[in-house]
Order: sequence, then C-alpha cells, then structure tokens
Amino acid sequence: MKRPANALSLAVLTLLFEKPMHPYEMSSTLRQRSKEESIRLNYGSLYAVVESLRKKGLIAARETLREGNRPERTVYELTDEGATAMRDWLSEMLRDPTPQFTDFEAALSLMGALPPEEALELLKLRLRAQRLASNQYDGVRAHVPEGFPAFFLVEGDYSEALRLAEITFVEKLVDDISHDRLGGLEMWRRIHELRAAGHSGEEATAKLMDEFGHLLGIDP
Amino acid sequence: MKRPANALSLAVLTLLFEKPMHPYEMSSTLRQRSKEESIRLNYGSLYAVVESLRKKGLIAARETLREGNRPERTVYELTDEGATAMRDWLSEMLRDPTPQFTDFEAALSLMGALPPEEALELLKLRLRAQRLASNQYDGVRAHVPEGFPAFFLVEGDYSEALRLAEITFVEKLVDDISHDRLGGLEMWRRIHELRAAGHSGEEATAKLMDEFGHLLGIDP
DNA sequence: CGCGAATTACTCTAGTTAGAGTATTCGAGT
DNA sequence: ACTCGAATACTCTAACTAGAGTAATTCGCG
Repeated sequence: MKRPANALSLAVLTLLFEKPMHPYEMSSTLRQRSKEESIRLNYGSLYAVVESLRKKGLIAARETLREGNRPERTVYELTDEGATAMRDWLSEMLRDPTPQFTDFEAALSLMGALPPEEALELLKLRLRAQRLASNQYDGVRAHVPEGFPAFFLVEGDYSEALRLAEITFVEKLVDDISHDRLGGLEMWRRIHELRAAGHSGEEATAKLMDEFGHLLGIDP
Repeated sequence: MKRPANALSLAVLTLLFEKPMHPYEMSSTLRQRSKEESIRLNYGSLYAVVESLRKKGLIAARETLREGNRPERTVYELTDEGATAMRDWLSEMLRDPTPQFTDFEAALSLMGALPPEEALELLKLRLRAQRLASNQYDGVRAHVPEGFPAFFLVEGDYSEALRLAEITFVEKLVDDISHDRLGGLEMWRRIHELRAAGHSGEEATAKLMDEFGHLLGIDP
C-alpha cells in the first residue's frame, strides 16, 4: 500500500498525531496556524485525502457527531500504522531533496519564445513584485512579539530566503541582458527579428543554424 | 475558455511556435534539450495536454502520418489564438510570482511532529545531498564548451542559485538547533518528552500551554 | 428582533496527472 | 539469420486536485 504523495495528507497525519479531529477542524487549524501558505489546502482535496488515508488504514473514524441540523462531522484518529507512516514520510521529506518544477523555472526555460526586450521588461516587473513581497515579509516579521518562538516561523523564513535568492538571480539576469552580457543574446534577438520579418519558424531556425551553428557543436 | 494551468501545455505551445510536430517529437525534443529537468513530462500528461489544447483551439491537427505498421502520428500546428495564448501566458509566468508549495517547505512547517534530535539528523543528511548535487552541477557547468551560450543554461543556473540558498538556510538552521539557539526549541523538545513518557497528544499540549503559554499570547 | 454577512461544514464535477502497460521497429552483436 | 535491448509511439486507469456550489447557523447591527 503506497503512501499518498501530497503534503496535505502528511499535514492531516500530523494534526491527528496531536489529537483526534473532524476534517473541518483540520482545515481551520491549518488555516489558523498559517499552514495554508506552505501547504495547498482546499476542501475538495481535504475530504478526498481523508478518505484515502482511511482506506489505507492510516487513520480511522472514531465517532460521528451531529449538532442541530448541520451536516455530520466524523472525527478521525491516527492508527498505529498512521503514526509510523507519518514519521517515515516526514523524515523522507526533510531528508531527500526532490526536483520541484516551479512555474518560474519553467518560464525561464521557455523564455526564448518571447523577444528579449519583452522578456527583460517582464523580469523587471517580477523583480518589483518580489521586492515588495520581501518588504512585506520583513514588516510582518518585525511585528512578531518579543520572545515569540522562531521555530514557528521557519517555513516563512525559508520561503523568504529563497525569494531573496531569486531576486539576486533575476537582478543579475536583468543586468546581463540590459548590458548585452548574456551569452546567446544575439541568437535570441536574431531569431525574433527573422520571425518578425515574416519568416516561418523553420526558416528562421535554418538561418540561425547557418549563422550561429558553430557555437552549438555540443549540446550538454 | 480558460488557459490550462500547467507548464507542459506552455512547453507544447512554444515547441509548435518553432514548427509543427507530433506529440512524440515534442517529448523527444524536450528531453534532448534537457527541459524535463525544469518541466514535468510524461506521456500520459503529454497526450492529455495536447488533446486539451486542441479542444481549446490553441493548436490544430495538420496531418496524420503512418510509417509502416507503427501507430499513427498526428502532426499539430499552432493556431493564431494559440500563439497569442502562448505569449500572454508565458508573459504572466515570467512576470507574476505565485506561491509554490514545495515539499521541503511543507516538511519544515510540519517538522514539529518529529523530535528535534531526529529532525536535526535528517537536516544534516539533506545538507550532504544538496552539497553533492551542487558539486555535480558545478562539474557539469565546468565542462560546457567555451562560447556555449549561457542563455541555454538559465534554468539550471536559477535552480542552482535556489539550491545554494537552501543550503545556506539549512546550515544556519542546523547550527541554531545544535547550539540550542532556535527560539521554541525547549517547547519542541518538551512535547516529545511528554509524548515519549506516555502522555496523549491532548495531555501533552495542555501541559505545554501551562509551561510555555505566555510566549504564544499572539499567534500572527 | 429581524436582516444580511460571515462562518461552519461539506459535496460535486470536470479536469489533470502519474505511472504502468502495450506493441512495433531498428540496430548491434553472435 | 537471429536475438536482445533500445527507441518509437502511444493507451489506459486510478488517483488526485481545483474550484464552484450548497445549505444551515450564528453574529452583529440598527
């Protein structure tokens, strides 16, 4: 029986490790602890995930309550297998780096489909947005009361550290493009000139290979 | 008609922007250009994605070929709407930062469910793996031939920049935990002591609130 | 004390995705 | 001439996910 592969399942297990809960309480608790910023959460997924954990025997329904005319709430608890799965799986997620496929990395890798001037402007706009987000985080961090355990802010700090790295990277990239310092920029510009001049993709590529092919001898 | 929300769809559009292709050629091209490192690719998704782009009118079947007894290959081309969608959507992905929900961020945010000593060891192991990956990337970069356009390596460099930021962050975290310098570490340790001593999650939480509650007055 | 907004508590559907499975052809070696 | 593995080219299924929709209850305000 394979473990489910999404962070929400793991979050459910850790919540039930604290105490038995019904799904709605799980979602409220996650929300209240601001875990929705680091774990994708919506009801559709939550109920599906709970059901799949139950099927796998990692959690079990403890009781079903009804208050007034509201829908039933089923309270779940962690099984022993669930506790083991939680430990194993959380351990793996902490220990093993796995490739992450972010949107921006994909966008960077496909950036060539836009003319360099356009890409440059877009990157500058991203930079503004990221600097703003970063300042906002600083603001929030500054208002955390004295003595509030940093432990509860690790995810946020991690995310901020990555954001800062991205800012630095994009600043450099913007600078390189602006000052004609990025290797391959001529090719990139040239292909869009050819396309703009009415050549088909195939014609443009053929010309490019003629003009710059020698640089691409080996594609690592 | 909403745009599909996955990077593979966008990759398909950019490929067809270059020239008409059949799905298998798309996958080979992506693979050959090492785009599978930045864009999640598998056949199941690819054929589904192609079909959904066709339904949306962003790409169109141009012809169906058959060679020998092999399965048919349908060659697709980009429609004008597809070209517009590609530009708009790639622009958005470059311009707008969106929250990314990585596994490690989730793991960090749930780390409390493991005792601190265990988490510490796991983080050290991650560090080793990340340093190794980073060295490997250095190695690959070093063997790129002179004059090979850096433009084709942007995604990889971006990914490496984030990895380095992660390494720095985790090094600091490991250091803070090791030297008892992380705020909230006592609480974290204490709750696992109580659990290990046989208290239920609820009892342990109650005791914790008694002992440390004053620190948590406001939960931002 | 009555009205609308917010909160509680889900359900449903359509779309997406991973991963395994299938079948053919080609080329390198024996 | 034969076979074994790699490459070609998909298909299928089960699971997962997002997002919208539903409906009761409670809270705050005039």
